[in-house]
Amino acid sequence: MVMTMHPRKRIILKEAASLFRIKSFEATTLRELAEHSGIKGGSIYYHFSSKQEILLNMMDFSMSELIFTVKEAVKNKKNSIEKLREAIKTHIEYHINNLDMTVVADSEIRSLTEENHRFIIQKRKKYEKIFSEIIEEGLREGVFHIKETKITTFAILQMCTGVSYWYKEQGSLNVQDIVDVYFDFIYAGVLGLCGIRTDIPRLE
Amino acid sequence: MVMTMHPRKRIILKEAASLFRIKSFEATTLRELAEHSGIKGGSIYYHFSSKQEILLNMMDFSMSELIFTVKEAVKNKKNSIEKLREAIKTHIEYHINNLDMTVVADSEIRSLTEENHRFIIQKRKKYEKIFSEIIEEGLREGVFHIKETKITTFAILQMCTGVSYWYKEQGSLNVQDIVDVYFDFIYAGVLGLCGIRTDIPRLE
Amino acid sequence: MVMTMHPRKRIILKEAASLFRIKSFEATTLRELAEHSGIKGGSIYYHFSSKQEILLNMMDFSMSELIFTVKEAVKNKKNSIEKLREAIKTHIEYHINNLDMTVVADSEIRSLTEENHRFIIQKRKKYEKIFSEIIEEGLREGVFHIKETKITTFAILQMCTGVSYWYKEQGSLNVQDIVDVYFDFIYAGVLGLCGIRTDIPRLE
Amino acid sequence: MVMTMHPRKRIILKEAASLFRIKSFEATTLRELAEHSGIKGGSIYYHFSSKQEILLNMMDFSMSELIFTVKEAVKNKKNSIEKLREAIKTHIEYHINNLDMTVVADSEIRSLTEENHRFIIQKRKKYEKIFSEIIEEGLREGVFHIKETKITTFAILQMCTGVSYWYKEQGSLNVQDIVDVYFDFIYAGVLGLCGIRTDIPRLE
DNA sequence: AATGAATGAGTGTTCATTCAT
DNA sequence: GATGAATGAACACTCATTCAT
Repeated sequence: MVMTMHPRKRIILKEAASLFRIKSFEATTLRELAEHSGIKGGSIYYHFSSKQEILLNMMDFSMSELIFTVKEAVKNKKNSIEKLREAIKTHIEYHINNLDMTVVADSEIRSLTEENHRFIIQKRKKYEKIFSEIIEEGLREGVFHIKETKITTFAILQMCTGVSYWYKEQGSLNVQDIVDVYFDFIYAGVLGLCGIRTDIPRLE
Repeated sequence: MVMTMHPRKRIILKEAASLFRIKSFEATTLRELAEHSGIKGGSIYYHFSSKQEILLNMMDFSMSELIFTVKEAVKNKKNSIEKLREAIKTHIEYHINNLDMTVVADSEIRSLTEENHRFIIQKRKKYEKIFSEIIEEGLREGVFHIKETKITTFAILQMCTGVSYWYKEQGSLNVQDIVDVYFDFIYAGVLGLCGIRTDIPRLE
Repeated sequence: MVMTMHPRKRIILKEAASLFRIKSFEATTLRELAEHSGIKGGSIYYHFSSKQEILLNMMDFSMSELIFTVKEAVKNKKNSIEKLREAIKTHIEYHINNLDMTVVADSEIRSLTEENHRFIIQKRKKYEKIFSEIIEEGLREGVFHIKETKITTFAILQMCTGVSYWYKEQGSLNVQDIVDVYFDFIYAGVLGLCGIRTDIPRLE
Repeated sequence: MVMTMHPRKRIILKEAASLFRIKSFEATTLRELAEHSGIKGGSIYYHFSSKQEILLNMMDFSMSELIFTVKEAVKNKKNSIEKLREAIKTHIEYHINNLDMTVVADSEIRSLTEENHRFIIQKRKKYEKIFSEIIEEGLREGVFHIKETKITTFAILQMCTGVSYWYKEQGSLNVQDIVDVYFDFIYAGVLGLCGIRTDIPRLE
């Protein structure tokens, strides 16, 4: 995942992620972004053809990197449990290490033009597939017990992505702690109640 | 939760929820909202003093109703498991029955003015407390086994609220099915691996 | 100068004068005026056909009354000095007793439509004529000594009308005191230096 | 009183003075002002942050320049009569040479925001002080005879400022003539009747 | 006489974008 | 690579005015 990029372009992208996260894409003005990037409004257009392109660039980059990183992490694991653990760990770590970009990627999909929207949704589905395939593998192996793969994938990703919205660096938990809490929670969930023990009180 | 309101005001609020969800608060214009509401741009201001007030009104209403509804549902349940189930059920049902408002309430907090932001965050915390108290009750009863109440509450709410983002009416699952999937998943999570059985393969 | 008028109409006119004076005609809204008059915005139109008509009505009334009152006061005075004194006295008294209307009449001529503008300017000229005729009489009598009747009339009226801009009811001077100060000042002015004494030091 | 200013900014200020004088501040639209300035509506905001700022800028500039110019003119005069003459002369000349700005400065104080209002009123008081101090000097010297310094100052300034409202370039009098008429009038006024001669017929 | 609800034309202002320099 | 100055289309919002009730 090598990135060669004009340093100013990189700065703009970084500042854009920060501003878009805090104020939203719509509410961020190009002059504001320029000022944060150390240049004047019009100069942005030397590096990007439009505000939309900045958003697309950012989303594309972060999703590609996320897909690549998670795939790398999962590649050599031998069973579904280990794969799931690595995927969750990498997902959360990436989100915490890239709070700005990941929050924007999660919350500004609406702001993409139709064409860009299709393109990014495609990537997102590709990413979700990594997780749903792990779950399906666990089901085949007989170790996971859940009824709805797709919904469960959504649920897992939503709760893990959600970390970006409450995480504060000065909090008492470090990243590893957070990963543990989430994995334990999810692991129990995918193992499933029925598959675990029969004496658990069911309702009604 | 009775609401007496000028019918046109109600229409505006409903259309605003729909538009804000699809296009975002920022990207929705008042003329657009007016057109959807069957009046001309300026007439909105007979019913609301500003665009911001529409957003606030909507968020305030939906959060108040949600708090009220979940509290009512949980009130007479006798143990933490039943309470959690009812809370999850009611949360998901309310979100599915009010997709527009709940997505807006979840995604447009940034668009509130400082004062309104404080006000709504307050309400949100009040709502989260309902869930964290149930979890704490379960911990005291010795039936739940989790380490981080606060984070777990966030995780649960984020995944359940997430339903609003993927739910489609024409999907194969009805609301009850969805509630079951989510409850089973969460129930396993809060019971905790350690409390369930010891032969589950732990990693590392 | 009898005025029969619907009481509400009179109230509107009075409140309009007050608001127009404080905020200007342009900056005063009809809703505001209506509220001050104890009715709702649209109801103004039962009494007046437009905002402009309110302004015209007010100006017309105050100028007519002023012309009438000053003419009455001057009528039976036998010489130009007494006439001038009465005119100044009545002008200042009327302005102090009708601060709102007179300030508006003085400052909002620009806000009249072309036709109304012509109409009011006509009245104003008629009023100025009262003063310039007194001065001309004094010149003929040989008691006044000034070179420019027209300019002097303007100067006198501007300084006397100016009272409306600084007068405060709780001030230390009563109306009679103010009239004395102004009359003394103007009287000396119209008597003229040359006609008074020759030993006054002239410059250059 | 050197002013370095972007030429377009200077143009806007000049056109604004002209339009504000003719139509009032409130009734002048930014698009109108822009058109008169040779640019499009939005471009005004490159030079000024708001319409209000244009008004403030104009008033501040004209009052500062007036204060400076009158103070300069009066500085080296040796007695109160000469000082008063110079002050009146400079005031009238400045007003005639800057009709637009001075009329606006006189008539649009109401249109200033609270803070700006305070600021300009401060300056105005500073200007009035120049005149009242001259009068007080004349009183101490025993050459002026008036009872109310403050009111007399108001009266003098109001009549002199009033020139802006009736002055027309094509009139028969040149600036020097006008100054003479006003000075003679005011000079007689401040010398006072009592101090001049005793055989002047007093009333009542 | 008065009002609730609406209109439509306009207001100041914003902002992504352009482009000559 | 960057900027100063401008544009034009849009925006939230205002307000005199209308009119059925």
